[in-house]
Amino acid sequence: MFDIKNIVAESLVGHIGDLNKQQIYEMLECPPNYEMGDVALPCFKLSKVMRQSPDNIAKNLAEKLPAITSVDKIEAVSGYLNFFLNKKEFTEKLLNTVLRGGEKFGSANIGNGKSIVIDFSAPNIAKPFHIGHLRSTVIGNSLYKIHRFMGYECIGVNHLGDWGTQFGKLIVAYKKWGDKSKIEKGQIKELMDLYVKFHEEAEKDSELDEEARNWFTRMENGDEEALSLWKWFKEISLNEFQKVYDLLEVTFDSYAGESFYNNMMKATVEELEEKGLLIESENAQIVDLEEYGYPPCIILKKDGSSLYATRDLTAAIYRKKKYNFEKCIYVTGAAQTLHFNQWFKVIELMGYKWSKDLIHVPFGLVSIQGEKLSTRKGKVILLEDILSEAIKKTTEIIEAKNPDLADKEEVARQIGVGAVVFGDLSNNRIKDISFSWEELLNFDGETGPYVQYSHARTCSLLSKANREVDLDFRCELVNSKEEYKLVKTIYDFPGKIADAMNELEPSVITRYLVDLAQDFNRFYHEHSILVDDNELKNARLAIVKATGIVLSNGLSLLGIHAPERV
RNA sequence: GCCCCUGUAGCUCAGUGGAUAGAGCACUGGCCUCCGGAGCCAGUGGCAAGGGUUCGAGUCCCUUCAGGGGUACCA
Repeated sequence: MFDIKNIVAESLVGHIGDLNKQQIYEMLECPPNYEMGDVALPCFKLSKVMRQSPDNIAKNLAEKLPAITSVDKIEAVSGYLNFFLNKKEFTEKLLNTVLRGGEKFGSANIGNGKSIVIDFSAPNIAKPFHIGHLRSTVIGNSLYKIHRFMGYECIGVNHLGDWGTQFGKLIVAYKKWGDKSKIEKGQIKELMDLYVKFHEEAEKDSELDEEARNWFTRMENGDEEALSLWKWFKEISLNEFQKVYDLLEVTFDSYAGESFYNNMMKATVEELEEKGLLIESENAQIVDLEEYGYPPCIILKKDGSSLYATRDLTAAIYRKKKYNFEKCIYVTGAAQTLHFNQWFKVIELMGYKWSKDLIHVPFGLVSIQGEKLSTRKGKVILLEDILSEAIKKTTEIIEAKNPDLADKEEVARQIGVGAVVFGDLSNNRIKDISFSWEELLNFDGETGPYVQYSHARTCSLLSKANREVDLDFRCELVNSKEEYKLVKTIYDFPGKIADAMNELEPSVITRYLVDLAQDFNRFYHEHSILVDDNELKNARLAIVKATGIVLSNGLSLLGIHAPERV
């Protein structure tokens, strides 16, 4: 992709003191409004060094600079030096790049095949998949696609919560109140009811918690009865999760969950001991982190069984050996930030230099009417219900507006699911989300369906034109305000992907796609595309095609389909 | 108590230290002899408070206030 700042920076070398190209490049910015120019040099910082007012610096440069290829006009405005590109040349170069790039447009090879582990989704076995789990799943999935697009080898790991005290709780509940045939029929919902009942009863009778811990210890010691129940619960859950992953079309390269590390944890504990990090405190084995301002990281409970941190430490060491990752990214709720800070620090204390490559990507929590979701209290909205409501709503709209559409069911799924995913990825991930059916099922405005609709509109125009876009179009014909704005926005795409990757923030792309769709729709309403003038039509179709490519590529980075007809 | 996050329009949110703080929803009023109205145009309305750093602060620092989260054997 060509870089317009680079063109300008190059031409400025030698004209601003002895600043080199890189230094100049970093000073350049894009004006807030393209009518002010395409690239701008703010002269305020130069003011001190050059002992002139920013205004004078800009004016002098505007007068003295020799003509620059590809630049039509240079203007000094209130301390800024603004560069206006040759629109025809810019448009031509850009559209050619996009049309030739196709579904690869925007991709890069920054990663150069280096591997990145992305740990995401990680639902807990025996708990239903609810709206809260959606966030980790869709954010992680998008980060996976973004990194892959940028040339990384990605390993998506579903670190299933398939080990831990909650199974002890479930076993206790099952043995006390469970019914085998009911569970076989009711599946995960029955398990959830048992889990909720356990917590209700445990509030009255604290001995239940003790019993649960005992059962978990039996699991860790290889007790057959405990393990066979555990396995059964796990199967039921995995079946259920798979339905959701199928709907979302999310896949993983590894399902190595917490239980996978069972027989490796002993080695981790021994290593900690050898390195002199493990100390006993209140009958538990811990790593003291007081001097770093953290509470202790508990490695073994007083009964000798493992914890979350023990398993995460073990998993990280295993993954480094197996994948030799350049980065290992953990997509979990912000509530776990302290936990990650603690065990990242332990990895560092163990002497592993790659501790700096462990990255926690936190996100805000989902609440409903101001109340936190809680599996324990049975206060949940199941993801399956959300997806099926969204699909139902889409089906209704299609039936009303486009009843003859082929593949109605599949398109309804793609749009319904797209609406949910797009909505989840719309805000900065750290922001808490207040769940609202009304908002979720409103497909107007800045939504997935709006972007998908805009994409389908580009496809529809191209198929109506009934011809391939000729690559030899006359760009000087498409230089209106709306057209140039659209072209400029298309140009921004590769940079936005890079931003999304660097910030680990898929919402950068989500918002960009809304902007692009808006620019496209304005262009669409202002200009007729399928006009009689063939050259004009061809030039406009080139813009339409390029827009469609970018919308489609962008949606796919979010894990959303871009159907050609809706 | 201590630590972390958040605070921008009635609501949901954008906003690399730089030019006039932008969208959407909702509400009001327009736009179909026109390529798809899941659309387009217009109106209404805002940086929690107070200090500081800077040529320049919604953005950085400090204080206060408000909401959320975390804080040793859950994950």
